[in-house]
Amino acid sequence: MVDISSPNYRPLYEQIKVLLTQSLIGGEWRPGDVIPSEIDLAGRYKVSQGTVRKAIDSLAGENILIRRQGKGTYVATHNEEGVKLRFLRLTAASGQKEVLNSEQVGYKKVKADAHKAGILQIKAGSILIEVKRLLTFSGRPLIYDHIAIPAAPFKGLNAARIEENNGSMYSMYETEYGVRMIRAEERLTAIAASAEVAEALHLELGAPLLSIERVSYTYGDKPMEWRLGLCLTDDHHYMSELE
Amino acid sequence: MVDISSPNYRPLYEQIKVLLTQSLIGGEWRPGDVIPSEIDLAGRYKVSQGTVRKAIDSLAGENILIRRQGKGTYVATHNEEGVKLRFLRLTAASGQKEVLNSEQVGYKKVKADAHKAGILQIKAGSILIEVKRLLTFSGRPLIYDHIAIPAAPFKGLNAARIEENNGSMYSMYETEYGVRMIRAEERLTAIAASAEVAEALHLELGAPLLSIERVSYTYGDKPMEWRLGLCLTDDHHYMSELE
DNA sequence: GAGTGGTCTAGACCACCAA
DNA sequence: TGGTGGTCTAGACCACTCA
Repeated sequence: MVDISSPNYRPLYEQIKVLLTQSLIGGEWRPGDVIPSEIDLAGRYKVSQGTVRKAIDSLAGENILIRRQGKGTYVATHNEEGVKLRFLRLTAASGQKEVLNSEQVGYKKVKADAHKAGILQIKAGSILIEVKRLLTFSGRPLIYDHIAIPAAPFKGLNAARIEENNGSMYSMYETEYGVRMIRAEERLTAIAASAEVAEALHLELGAPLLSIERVSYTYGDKPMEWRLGLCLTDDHHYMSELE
Repeated sequence: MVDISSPNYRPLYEQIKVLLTQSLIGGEWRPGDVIPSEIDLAGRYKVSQGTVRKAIDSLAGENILIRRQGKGTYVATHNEEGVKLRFLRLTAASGQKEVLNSEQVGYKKVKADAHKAGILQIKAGSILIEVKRLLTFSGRPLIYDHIAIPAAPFKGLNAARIEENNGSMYSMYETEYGVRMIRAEERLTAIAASAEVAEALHLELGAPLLSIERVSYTYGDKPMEWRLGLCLTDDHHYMSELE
C-alpha cells in the first residue's frame, strides 16, 4: 500500500513498474527468465492483481517483458530467432529474406572525445572500445559499421570474443554482461562515400550512402552504445513506421 | 452482448473497437469532435465501462482518439498545433525550431501507372492527382516533394485549394474531405540528385539526397496517399525511434 | 457541483500450456 | 489437473474541467 495523499502522487501501477524495473536492473530476473506470476507479485507488493497487470502491460508494450498465455511473463531478450535483429530496419527492396554475415575490420581502445562522451553520458577521456566491421547481406557488402561502447561495463571484452558471437553484439551484451538494450534512437542522413568506405563497399568515391547514427539505451534509459552505419541502398531500403 | 462460444471468438473489447472505428469511418464523429462518454458508450453497446475503456485505450494508443481527463475523448486531428507535423521526422541538426513554407511547382491529373495503382489499391488507369512542391525550412529549400492521391475521394480539389491551405495537405484532407490519415510507412534510401531536383534545391548534380517514399493510410488501413520526398540533409537529419 | 476520464479493487470465468 | 495469463464485470473513489 502507498500513501495516496502524498504531494508527489504517482499511480500505484507506475510505482510497481519502477519496482519491477529495479529488479531487472539488479539482475534478479535476467533476459530470458520467467518472472513471478501476477498473483505472486500482487502478494509481494501488497496490491491487487489488476494493478500488477497494468504495470506489466506497460512494460510489455515497451518490449521489456513478454507475456505468454498459459506459461508466464518473460524478460525480453535479443537472443531468440525473430527478435535477433529487432533494431535492423534495412530490408531488401525485393522483400527477400537474407543471410547476414559480419567481418571485423578493426578493434581498439581509445579515450572518449567530448562528442561521444556527451552522448554516452560518461567523462571525456574515459576508455571506449571501438569496433569497425563490414556487414554482408547474402554475400554482398552493404554496411560499414563503426561501434563505440564504454569499456567499464564490458570488462574482458576483446576482438576474439566478438568473433565468437559472430558479430551479434546485442546478444553478447546480454549473455556475457547482462546489459540489455531496450530502445534506440537513429539519425539518418545521406552522405557521399569517403575513400575508406568506398573501398570497403566496392564503390566509387562520392557514391551516395545512407548514414545511420544510432544511440542505444539500456534499462533506465541509460545510453550504452554509439554506432555509425554507412549503408549502400541501391537495392535495399530503411523501413520506418509512423504512427 | 456477444456470443462467446462462437467458433471465431474475438474479445468483446476488440469488437467494440471495430464498432467505434465504423462510427469514425461513417463520419458519426469527425476529427476534433468529442465522442460520447465511456458510460454512454457502455450503455449503447451493453457492455461494462471497463470494456469500453479498454477499446478506447487501444485506439488512443494508435493516436486515433485522444483522451482528456475531465473533458472527454476526442477524435484525433492533424489540425492542432503540435500535432500538425506529426509525420515529419526531419529536424535541424541544431535542434532549432523552424518555420516551414510550401511552394507549389506542379499540379496535374494523370492516369495511375501499375506501380502507384498497386500501392494505392486502385485500378490501373484510375485518375490520380499529382502535386509537386518545394518545402523551405526557415527560408532554405530542403525538400522536393512529389505527392499522388486518387482523385475520386477528393472531388473538387485543385491547385488553388492547396494554396489556400498553405501546403498543409493532411489538414486539408480532414477539414475538406473528412479523410484522416492514421499512420504511414516510409522507405528511405540515399540517392544522387537528378538535374530537376538539383536545380530546385540549388545543388550540384549528383549530390547525395535522402529519398523518402511514404504511403499514408486512413481508417481501416486503407492506403490514400503516395509521396516521394527528396531531402537535403547537410544540416538536418531524419529521426527514427526504435523500440 | 455535475460530469468526465483515471485508478484500484475483488471476483468470476475463459483460453492456453505442461506435466 | 493445476497454474498461467486474458477477459469481463461491478463498484468505489480520485483528479480534472467547466459552468
